[in-house]
Amino acid sequence: MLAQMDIGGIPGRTRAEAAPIRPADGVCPFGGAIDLMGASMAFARNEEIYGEGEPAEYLYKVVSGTVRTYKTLADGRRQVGAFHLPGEMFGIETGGQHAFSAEAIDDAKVLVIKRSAVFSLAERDNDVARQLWELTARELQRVQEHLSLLIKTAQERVVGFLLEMAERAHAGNQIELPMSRQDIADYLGLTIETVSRTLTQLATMAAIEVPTSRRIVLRNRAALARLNA
Amino acid sequence: MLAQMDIGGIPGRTRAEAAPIRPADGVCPFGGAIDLMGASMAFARNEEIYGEGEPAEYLYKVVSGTVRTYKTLADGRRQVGAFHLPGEMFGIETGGQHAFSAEAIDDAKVLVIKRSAVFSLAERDNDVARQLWELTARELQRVQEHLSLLIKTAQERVVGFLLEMAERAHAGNQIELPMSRQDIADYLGLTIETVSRTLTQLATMAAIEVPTSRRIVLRNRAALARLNA
DNA sequence: CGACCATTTGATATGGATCAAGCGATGTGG
DNA sequence: CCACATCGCTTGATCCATATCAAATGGTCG
Repeated sequence: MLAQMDIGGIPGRTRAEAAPIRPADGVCPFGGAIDLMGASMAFARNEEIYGEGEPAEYLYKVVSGTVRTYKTLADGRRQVGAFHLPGEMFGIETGGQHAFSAEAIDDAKVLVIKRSAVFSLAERDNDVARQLWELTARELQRVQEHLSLLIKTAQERVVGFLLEMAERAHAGNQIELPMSRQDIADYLGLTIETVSRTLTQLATMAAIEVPTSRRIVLRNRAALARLNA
Repeated sequence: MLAQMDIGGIPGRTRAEAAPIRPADGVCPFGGAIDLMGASMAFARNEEIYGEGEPAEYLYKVVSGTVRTYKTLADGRRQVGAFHLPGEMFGIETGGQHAFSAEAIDDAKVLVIKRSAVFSLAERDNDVARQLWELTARELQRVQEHLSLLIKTAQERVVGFLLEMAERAHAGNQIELPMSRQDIADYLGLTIETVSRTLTQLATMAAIEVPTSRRIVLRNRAALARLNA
């Protein structure tokens, strides 16, 4: 995490820099109750939100921009655990420590919510408790789907990634990728070269179109679904 | 699941076959409250406990034996999601449907607990709700560790698997594997041949010993930890 | 003993990694 | 405004870890 911490209950920022408490923009999985407990913070491109091994004191919700969580292995290999889009929560670690680091992929606004506040609220409010559980269960499902990707071929992984992004961004067939090829590669357990080659291959078979490197158009969903195994 | 269902609230068995309700043998993550709501059932080697896509009406807890959960892809590839040892719960699916199938690896006794009963109890009892959440969070952590395994080399995966099993069976350095090489391969995203070769290789370098194919002795933990990256 | 199944071992093939170069977009200093 | 460095991405050549195909071994049960 950043050097300056916990001024006014908001991590990593001085009070002057942090926006005041306000309702979130995105859909709220807690019906608003929990969002109201948080403060909005802005992070610049590639800025760290929290680090692996730090105490997990907050829950986070993406307001705008995109966040990646990742782990770095001893030998430098990096595993991207997830990409979080606006409206999604992250930092749902199980122990008291963050198992992953989190960084803003592009300039991002994040709602930061004190864990202890949520937990003590959950003690009293069944509804909050249930939603906290559902949040964890949804995250579990997401990780299980990610795991399923990793046992497949390179082509299947890339196709699975594209379909996942298209669905989550619910942007129809036009995907605007906020992350680099390296991010995608580390998410899929591949190299950038393989990701790049696979994309050109998909473009060659007219399943997708790549007008710019960060923009992808799904041209043939049926073909992609078939390649998805 | 099996053809005959839901006789006396116990799935997949006639009343005559099912043992009466009784407390569980293993450690109970619910302090006993939930175990008492369940009935014990015996499953034979390779018998299905539930199938992918079936409605998830029950939670399960291994009393004795071992259970594997798995998914089968369209082309026949199989992904083993987890091995569950005595004392561990499984069937914590997120939606209303089971995302995986579950089978007894060897003859196994399983405590079967009605989901609806647990959930309605959780509505009233904060403690049960918290433990349900912790259970899900622990499962999340387990899946994340599994995911970490899958981005590594074959040797690292096998070593990681052995260390995981040694820890979970808390049997010191002597591991008795209930599952076949095929099960291990499908868990690690490798082939049986690669698993087998890797084990002989580890034995050759004196990191482990394989007195019988299902028994493994960890000979040099430091070396194994080093190979684990 | 003999059949069967799981496991190991061997030979070869291949998908993706690695090493290396080229290319286009963006930004910077002269 | 242009030369040029930089960065992210693509493309090409080669290598290697693991898959695949095939056969031998060993343990279990009738």
